[in-house]
Amino acid sequence: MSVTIKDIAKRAGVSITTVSRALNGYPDIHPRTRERVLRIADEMNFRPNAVARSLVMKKSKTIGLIISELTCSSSSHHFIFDIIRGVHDQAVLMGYDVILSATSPYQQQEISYMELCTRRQLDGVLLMGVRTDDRYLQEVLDASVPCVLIDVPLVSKTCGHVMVDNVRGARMAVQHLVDLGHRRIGMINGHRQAYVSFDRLKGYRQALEENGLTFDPDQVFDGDFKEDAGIEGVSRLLDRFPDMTALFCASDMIAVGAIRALHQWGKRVPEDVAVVGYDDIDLVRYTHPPLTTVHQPRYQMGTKAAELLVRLLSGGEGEAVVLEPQLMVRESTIR
Amino acid sequence: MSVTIKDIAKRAGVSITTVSRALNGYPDIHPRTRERVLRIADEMNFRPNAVARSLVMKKSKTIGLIISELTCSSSSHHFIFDIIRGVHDQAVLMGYDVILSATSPYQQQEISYMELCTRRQLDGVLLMGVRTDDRYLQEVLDASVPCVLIDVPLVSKTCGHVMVDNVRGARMAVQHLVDLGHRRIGMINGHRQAYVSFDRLKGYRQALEENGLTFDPDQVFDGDFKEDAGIEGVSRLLDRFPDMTALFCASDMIAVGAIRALHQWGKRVPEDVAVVGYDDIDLVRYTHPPLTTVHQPRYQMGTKAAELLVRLLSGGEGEAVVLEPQLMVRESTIR
DNA sequence: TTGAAAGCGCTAACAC
DNA sequence: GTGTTAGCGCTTTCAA
Repeated sequence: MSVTIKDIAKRAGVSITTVSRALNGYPDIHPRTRERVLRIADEMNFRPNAVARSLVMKKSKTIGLIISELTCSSSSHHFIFDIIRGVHDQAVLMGYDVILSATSPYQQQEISYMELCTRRQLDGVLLMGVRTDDRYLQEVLDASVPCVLIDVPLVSKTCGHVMVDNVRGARMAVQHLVDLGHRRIGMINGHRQAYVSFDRLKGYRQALEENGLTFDPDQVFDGDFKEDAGIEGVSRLLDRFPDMTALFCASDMIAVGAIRALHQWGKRVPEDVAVVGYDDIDLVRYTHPPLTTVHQPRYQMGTKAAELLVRLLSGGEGEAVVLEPQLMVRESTIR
Repeated sequence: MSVTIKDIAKRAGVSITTVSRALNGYPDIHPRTRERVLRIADEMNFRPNAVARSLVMKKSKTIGLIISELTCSSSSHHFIFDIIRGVHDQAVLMGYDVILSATSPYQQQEISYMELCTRRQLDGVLLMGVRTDDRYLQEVLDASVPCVLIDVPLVSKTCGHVMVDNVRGARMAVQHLVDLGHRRIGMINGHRQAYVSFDRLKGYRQALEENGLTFDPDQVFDGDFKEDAGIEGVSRLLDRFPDMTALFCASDMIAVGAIRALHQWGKRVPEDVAVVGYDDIDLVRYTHPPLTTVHQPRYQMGTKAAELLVRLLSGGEGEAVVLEPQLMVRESTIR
């Protein structure tokens, strides 16, 4: 058995209330008493029982990090892991523990997020990887559990979000291509159920128009965020526009696939076709050629999300935190 | 307020004891009563409060996944994330939740694992990334909290481990090189504080000796698991052994660095020097050339670890779970 | 088959 | 300043 405040009370010759007060730093207690209690607690190697405290406080000092099924697929590993680290580090810094949850393709059972929340008394949740058509999204919003979304631009009384400025990121990427003299720039986008796809398309279009180029929907191929989309996209776009000299991809994995396909078509990168990716996952520094891409501050997304959630927990209102992307120029656009 | 068994009891006109019995499927209750209680609970959308249950049961149905600082560095992302997924999925399947913990370089505070355990009433912990000289390792073993280590071969009453057969993996790698006709095979190892380094070196040596080649310590460079070690290792080894035609690296990141360095030395891979890595992280399929490496079943390591831990929790004894590595032959050894 | 009562470790009125 | 008391939501003897 581990030591409880009762044990301390007995040893110190005071009531458990006094012990509680000393431990929690309340002011209405004699300094000498507090000191003694604290010393004894330390001597007895006392560890407060968070479970008991949660029960009475109705707060668990725990947040749920819910990773939606989709995000678990190949390409996003890198991405997610950094965010997880950010969330964890910041949460711990602020006195919260993190419970991991995921809607896995392996478990058939459809556990609702809310179920987890009430069962574990989670103070709030962090959602990442949800698609616009995710049925749980509404559920989370309805139940007024404080919640922070990553890459889903929703704001309400109890819900905020963190995202990187995707319009801006896409514009930077495309502007870079335009600056290099490209006029016929294709795009391979992620699936339509991701909010980020929408914004990246918007940024692509804006950049074109800002530079007096016409936006042509046919120059955009809608796929998903995986490698195969890059392969298919290249073949479709090159079929329609043999004169395409540059390609903007909504993810690095798309770009990797695209480069592979371009090589198969006998095109050199960047000499014949320049390619820009999105995300700046680790592996793009090792591809051939190394990929020019839009960096997202992943770790920071995590810390900011945790921060925002805790702010929400202390009564703050939902807000949007938008971080800045950064263009990383490598050899897939310029030698 | 959410609904409690008290609410159900009132509505059903029975005592809370009866409700508890019905909910937990005890036999000593009238079928009709049970049915009614269950129906009412369902109607009221009852969710048992895990916190309250934990308090009285002194079991939290929660396990801690503790990731040691070291592992957070670059190269291991890929690695860890899959393990986390495996642990999570299997844990949930068995009715446990997972709390994330990490000794981060960012937080100065030295929280002990045990502190987390007692505070959160964790039923058991899973440790990954600990080095042989980790001071907490002993702490965990002393406190008899059921514990499963990943890649640290310790077994005790309350502690087991999961690892991939590193001796075998290294032997496969080196045997592959020998089979290709290589006689002068160098090795770049990870740091000495990782158990796996020890075993991989052992496997390297065994393979050499099994093939009548002499083991020469000078042919082994001790670095760490990162890219730079590969760069430095190549220059050291090539200095000493200009006739080296093959290189076995204890991690993929080492191999990536090694290939980079080899190119700088004007060596072609694999024509002049063949390179084998270890881990099979995602990016090695995109390096130039794609890397031959030893695959570790990461997701499975996670599921097996969670399984073992739960077995330990139900009174099982510590045991060693050893998984099989697999050689992935790509173009860095054979064209 | 069911219920009353105690208690898990802690906090928080409220009295003294 | 300090102690008494009640109670968080649940499980579990023990009696009935």
